[in-house]
Amino acid sequence: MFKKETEYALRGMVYIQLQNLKDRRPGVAEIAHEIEAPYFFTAKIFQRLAKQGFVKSMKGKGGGFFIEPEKKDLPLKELIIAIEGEELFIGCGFGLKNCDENNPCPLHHQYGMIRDQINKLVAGETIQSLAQNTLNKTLAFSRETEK
Amino acid sequence: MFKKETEYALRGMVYIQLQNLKDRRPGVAEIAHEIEAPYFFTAKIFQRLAKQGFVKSMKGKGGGFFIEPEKKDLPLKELIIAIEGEELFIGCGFGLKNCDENNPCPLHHQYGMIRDQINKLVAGETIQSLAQNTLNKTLAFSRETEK
DNA sequence: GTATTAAAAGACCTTTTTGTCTTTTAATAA
DNA sequence: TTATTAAAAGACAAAAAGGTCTTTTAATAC
Ligand code: FES
Ligand code: FES
Repeated sequence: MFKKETEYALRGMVYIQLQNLKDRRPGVAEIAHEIEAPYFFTAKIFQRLAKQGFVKSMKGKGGGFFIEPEKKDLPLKELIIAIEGEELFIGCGFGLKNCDENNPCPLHHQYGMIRDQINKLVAGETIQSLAQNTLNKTLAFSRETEK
Repeated sequence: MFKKETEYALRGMVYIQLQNLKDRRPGVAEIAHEIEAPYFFTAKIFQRLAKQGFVKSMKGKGGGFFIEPEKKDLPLKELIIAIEGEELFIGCGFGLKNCDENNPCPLHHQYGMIRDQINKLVAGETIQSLAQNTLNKTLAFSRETEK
């Protein structure tokens, strides 16, 4: 469904938020380890997210990443679009150049409903809501088992 | 949602089926043109699909591709899995190595419902059903407009 | 037979995605 | 100030996806 980069970003952001709730600021090494992502790739991804304002970072001893608490909740959709664009949310399931209600492809009706649900999911859930759910129900961030 | 290769394959297969219904056997040039896909790439894709038995082909004058009429309807899911694997149909939306009902990720509940719907769509619709729908309602195969 | 047509095979290339590594910058600790 | 820590910047590289082209094989037309 999502690109690897998006998946790492989602997992990482939720992890950062979770740690922030415990008054901690995880660094790249910790994040990468916890979400089971490659260290340098994780570093690059969060560099970009920091530049785009999705997270704040601090250099030096005690440094790391954090999400500004005064910011409003970040919908997954915003993050995903920033990383991989909005094709998934507006594109045609049959691969036509665009989805057109008035000139629908053979999949338009059925695919449209699924796309709507995807939109609803990523617009409704936020990094913060996922972190909160994780706290409440102790959900999984990584798997020990092989793929 | 799908890879380009999958999209071309879906569009091409439905186009072939549509032409077969008119007792025609389109060749690569015609298929590629009609579905707006690159000629050589289309050729390679249908070569593979022919080798895998999803279509039959004939060489030489009057040659081209056709779907054996005696075969039962081909669910989109079979075709898609043959091209890009089943990750989309069983994978974890959060990017964990696998989806595990008993150790769910923060997206499991919500994403699971969407994934189920995707499964239902591609298992229910077939190349033949899409072709028939296209005939009945004159649906779109290509777009004149730019992306 | 030969010419022509069209798919099969496979080499090759480009772009995007994914991942790695080194050097630089900025913060804190001593 | 100097040492240490950790992110920023950016070059580099491997793998996958997407795409192109030439040569070969097999069918039909003559
Ligand atoms: S036209 Fe294809 S999904 Fe709308
Ligand atoms: S565990 Fe993530 S979708 Fe099921």
